[in-house]
Amino acid sequence: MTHYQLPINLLIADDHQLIADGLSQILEAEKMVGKIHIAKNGKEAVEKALTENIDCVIMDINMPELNGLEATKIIKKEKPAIKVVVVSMQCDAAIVNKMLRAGADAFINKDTGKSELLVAIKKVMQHEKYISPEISLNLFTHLNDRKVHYDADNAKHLTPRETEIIRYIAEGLTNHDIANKLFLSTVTVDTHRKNILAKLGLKNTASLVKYAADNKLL
Amino acid sequence: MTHYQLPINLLIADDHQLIADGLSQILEAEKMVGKIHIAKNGKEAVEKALTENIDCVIMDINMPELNGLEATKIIKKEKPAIKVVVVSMQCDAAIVNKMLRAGADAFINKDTGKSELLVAIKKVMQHEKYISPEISLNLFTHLNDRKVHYDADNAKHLTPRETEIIRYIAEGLTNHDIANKLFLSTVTVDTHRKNILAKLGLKNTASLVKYAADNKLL
DNA sequence: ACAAAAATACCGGTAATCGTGTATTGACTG
DNA sequence: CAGTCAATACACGATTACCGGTATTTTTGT
Repeated sequence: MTHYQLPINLLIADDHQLIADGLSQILEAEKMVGKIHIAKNGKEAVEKALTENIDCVIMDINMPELNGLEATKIIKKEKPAIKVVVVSMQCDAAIVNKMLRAGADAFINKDTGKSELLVAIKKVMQHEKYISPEISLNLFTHLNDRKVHYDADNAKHLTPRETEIIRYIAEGLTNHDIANKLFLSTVTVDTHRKNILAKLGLKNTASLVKYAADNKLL
Repeated sequence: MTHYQLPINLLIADDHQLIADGLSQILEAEKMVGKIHIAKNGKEAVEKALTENIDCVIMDINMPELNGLEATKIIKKEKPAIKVVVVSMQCDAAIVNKMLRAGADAFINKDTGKSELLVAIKKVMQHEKYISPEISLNLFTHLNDRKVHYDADNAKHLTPRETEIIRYIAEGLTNHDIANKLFLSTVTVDTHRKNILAKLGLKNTASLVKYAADNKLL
């Protein structure tokens, strides 16, 4: 079942000594874990990741010298085989996204149990990604809440036809293009566009597309 | 622990008889489940949800007459207390988002086990939301893939000045406005704009703003 | 059935952008 | 030190969007 080599050599990157030690203690009790290195900032993490024999990095985000995001980018660029498990207190959509884009393989919350950490490590060593369910649920429900607000405030008073036309505008179609596509007159499309601008208090196509993007109408 | 009333009366909305029956079979074996109603399209689902005594709807998305999205909106508008568990084959970000915005309480994949369904029902009856981990993971990793491509392919070769100008464009400023703000000639701003369009293979301001929004340049 | 909202369509004029070029300057790079 | 890139600036015709109206026909909601 386990396709990865044992033992797993780890690097714990966290500026808080206590946390690093705690994680270390938890992990060294596991028989699948080999050597455990510790780095107390991002710079040190990069150095050790590139010189020592490391399979997987347990990465904090907020660190002096070089933060977890930048450290992850560098490590993944230089040695893509090294897996990165992010352990963070913040877990809003923006940071999760950034870390994943930086190449992180797993993202778990600092206040979840140790079993979560072990699951994450196992998953990434099998070349799978992992995000703890608590985090993803939070992200989605919060995302959802925000959307409801947007809808209530703004998007609501746009008609379906207007929304449809916004989408085409955002794709770069001109009034004329849209008219052909929807079998309308160009002046009709232009009227819709004008109505939308008036309703939303905007002045031109550019700001309209930005509005649409911000309000996830696309 | 369980704050919800037992038994739970269910409504299964799915146009495929076999699937509806299968779900019904699974669920009626559970002691927490009371009466099980079946609807074979969205319209029927809405009717039964509003007339029968239903606590929770197991909702398919693709259905004739009225799809699961619209049906959910109506049910949630009329009777917000009724919980909606979406069981779908598609689970891309767009549809999950839409369903949640429509008021759905849970979203699970059709090919996950029955335990997943039971967990989801329990969660929603406790007024919690639920998204199966498989789905949220998929969403994030896919999101991730796409972003990496964007970065590598395009956004990289825009100059700082060009990025700066894109931002102003997206805010709705005209060439003239931007020129004043940056102490440039309007033709210079226009040149930048045209260069950006050429670089990115876009044809007008609208598509440019959309590109910027998609690539988080704003 | 009736009012309100949405979707359709037009006019005339002004302002902005698009397309296709050219050109100069400074900074960085092999 | 030649070459590339970024930033600046301009010309000119063609196309498109913006502004401020007006007006008819479907839909929709009550």
